Amino acid sequence: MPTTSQTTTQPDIYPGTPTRILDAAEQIVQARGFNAFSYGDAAVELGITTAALHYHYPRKTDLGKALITRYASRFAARLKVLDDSHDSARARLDGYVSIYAEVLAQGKMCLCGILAAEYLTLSSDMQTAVREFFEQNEVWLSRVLEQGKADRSMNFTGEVGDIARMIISGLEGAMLVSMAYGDVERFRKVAASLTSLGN
Amino acid sequence: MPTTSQTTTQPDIYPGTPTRILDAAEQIVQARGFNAFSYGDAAVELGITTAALHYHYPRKTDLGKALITRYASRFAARLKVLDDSHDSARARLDGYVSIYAEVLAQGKMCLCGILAAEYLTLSSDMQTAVREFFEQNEVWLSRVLEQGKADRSMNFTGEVGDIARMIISGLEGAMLVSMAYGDVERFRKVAASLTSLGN
DNA sequence: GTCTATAGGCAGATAGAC
DNA sequence: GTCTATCTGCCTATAGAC
Repeated sequence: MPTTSQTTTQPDIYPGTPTRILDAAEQIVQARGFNAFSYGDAAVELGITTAALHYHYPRKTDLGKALITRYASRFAARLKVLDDSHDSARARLDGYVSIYAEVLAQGKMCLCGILAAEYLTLSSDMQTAVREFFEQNEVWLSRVLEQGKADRSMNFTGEVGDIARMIISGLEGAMLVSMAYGDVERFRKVAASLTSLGN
Repeated sequence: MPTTSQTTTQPDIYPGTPTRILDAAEQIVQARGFNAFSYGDAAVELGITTAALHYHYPRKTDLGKALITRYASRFAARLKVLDDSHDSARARLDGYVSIYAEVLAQGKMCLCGILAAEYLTLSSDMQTAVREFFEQNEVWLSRVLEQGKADRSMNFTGEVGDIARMIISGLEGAMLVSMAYGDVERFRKVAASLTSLGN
């Protein structure tokens, strides 16, 4: 495919402005929150003006929505990689934890975790997108737990949906608290305690 | 003690302005976050002007610091009640979970949980106060778990400090996610899964 | 697509009257 | 202690030139 136009959705080696805006905004939002993020912050980071930002994302909620959409689809891609690996349920659960740990290692909170804290201040389409992210995670994780239960490699008690919610909550909370300590190791230990419960 | 002056720290049946300011600010901050909270919000709620607010809490961080201090001391008082009850370790753990559930039932996130999400935007004295809250919780919960381990009413594996952090993270995360669903029952189920692991 | 310029609003904060 | 009035700054957003 010869080089022609550039779209927002495809990650590229030479990303276009929309992608670069999302990259800058994502870093700031996941570190400081959506309400503490301004077009001015991202503009300085990118060396362009806020007017240029508004050309690509007219309102702040447009940018916010795009952030969540991209984040969720990247997350889904990571989950698909885990599925395609045909690893054991246990290994996929560990891989799942590693995704969170990677984000934290970049000094960032989970995007939808930090947005959940600001939930009541978000536009309704952003709110919907945040919930969808959690549901996507719940579905995937439930399936993994179901499989671990079936092949007896896991031994959680209770319904898999409840366990999935517990693990997701635990990981989000561990990231949240770890933000106050800037300590990935702290997160890893909590995550290990959480997942070792199914042994 | 005859009625004389009024201080900020003593909760009262006829609370003075500083207390009423903290009450209004607390509700807003725990529901929407510190960055989404403004003096104007609280002023409208209280029917006074922002200038009056600044008289009692000159800078926003003064108000923030006072919020955390009061929250942490009230929390400590609740923990002391649990200790004085001489209930079993298990019952005190359940009581601990109930404190969180009560907060959530008022449509609020844990104050220090929501502040952790905004941690990097807080003044350093607010940051310190947030960390102290988590450490206070960790110390108390570790002691309860230690006792439950000793009298064999609990059966968590691993070090109590790690389990304490896991439970605190799990509860904070469950509150966080529950904010997006406005669902206390969801929180209670996750909390039950978390604490039943020690059975 | 990006710029300059600017509008309009709201934020945190202060001065001074009462 | 609370008010009115005001300052300064930053925010989101838009108009129009290039």
